[in-house]
Amino acid sequence: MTKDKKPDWDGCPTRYAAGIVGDKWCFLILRDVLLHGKRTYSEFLKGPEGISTNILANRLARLEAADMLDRQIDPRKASRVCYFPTRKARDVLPALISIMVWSTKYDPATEAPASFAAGYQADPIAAIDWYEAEIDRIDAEILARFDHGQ
Amino acid sequence: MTKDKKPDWDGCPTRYAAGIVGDKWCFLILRDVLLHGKRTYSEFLKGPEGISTNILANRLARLEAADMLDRQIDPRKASRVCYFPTRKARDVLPALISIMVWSTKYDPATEAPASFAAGYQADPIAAIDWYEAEIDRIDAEILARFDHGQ
DNA sequence: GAATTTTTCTTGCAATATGCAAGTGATAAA
DNA sequence: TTTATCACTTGCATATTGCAAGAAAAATTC
Repeated sequence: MTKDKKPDWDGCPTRYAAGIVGDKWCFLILRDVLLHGKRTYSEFLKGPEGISTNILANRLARLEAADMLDRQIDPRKASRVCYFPTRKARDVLPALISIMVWSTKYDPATEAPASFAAGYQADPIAAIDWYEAEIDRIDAEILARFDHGQ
Repeated sequence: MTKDKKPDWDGCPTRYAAGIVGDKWCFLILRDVLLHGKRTYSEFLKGPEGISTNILANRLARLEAADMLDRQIDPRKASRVCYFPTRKARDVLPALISIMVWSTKYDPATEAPASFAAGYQADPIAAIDWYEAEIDRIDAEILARFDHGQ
């Protein structure tokens, strides 16, 4: 970016993001899928925020349509559906972690340990990589079960 | 952050952030105040998204209550009200810019020039500082008018 | 192999939130 | 003194949400 002139394009990237993550429930589902290893309808439903079933179904469909979640049926157990985060969803990790660091600074009731923000600030890239690796691990484990049963 | 153990706290920072910025309109008002130099009710109202007046009033009050906006009446012209971004609001800049960079990558219709993401990635701190300086400049200008008339 | 359970949703309905248009009150300008 | 501006409020039709119940398709248990 140039250092002495204000960019004159009209804020559309914010609007695009608002359309996808600018919704409380989508935001929390993304947290669950990116940070808490959740992949199934019933796991999302069990979250502490108590999303209702119709809203959950609606938001999962919306996130799938936005290419944030990849819906796959377990070939070994057709009643089980898994929602995997896409590359596009994974790529919100930096922004997600960044806003979480902000929350730990301003929420007096934060449950996040100080080490969370400190670790991120010390080495942001390593922190993101760590979460990505977790996602890889979880998805690989599920896909392995898909392939050679149980 | 430790590199080999998953943090076990329960995602509250995401929920805190969702409560404040996890709303389309709050998100866009924050964009306007942090990135577009808007400070007054009528400026927010004129935005291209067409927020309705009751919703705008509601969200401004919500953001003020969340300590994101500082509402001040122009002492020289009592019919004019200014909403200034607080330090807390300014501190969402890194996350806001980060999600905007994400949008430029995934929105095929993005209006942001490639230089935006490139500039941020080359030197994130300088980019944030540039926006902070703009905010300082705008607010100083308004406050100066507050003091010596006109 | 019949009955129960699990899992992923769908439907109906009351409550809440939103969008739109019009109105209000307090300045400020003409 | 009249008109205009600015920051909201109010009323009402429509849309979205939350809650509870249901339903279809497996999968498991007996």
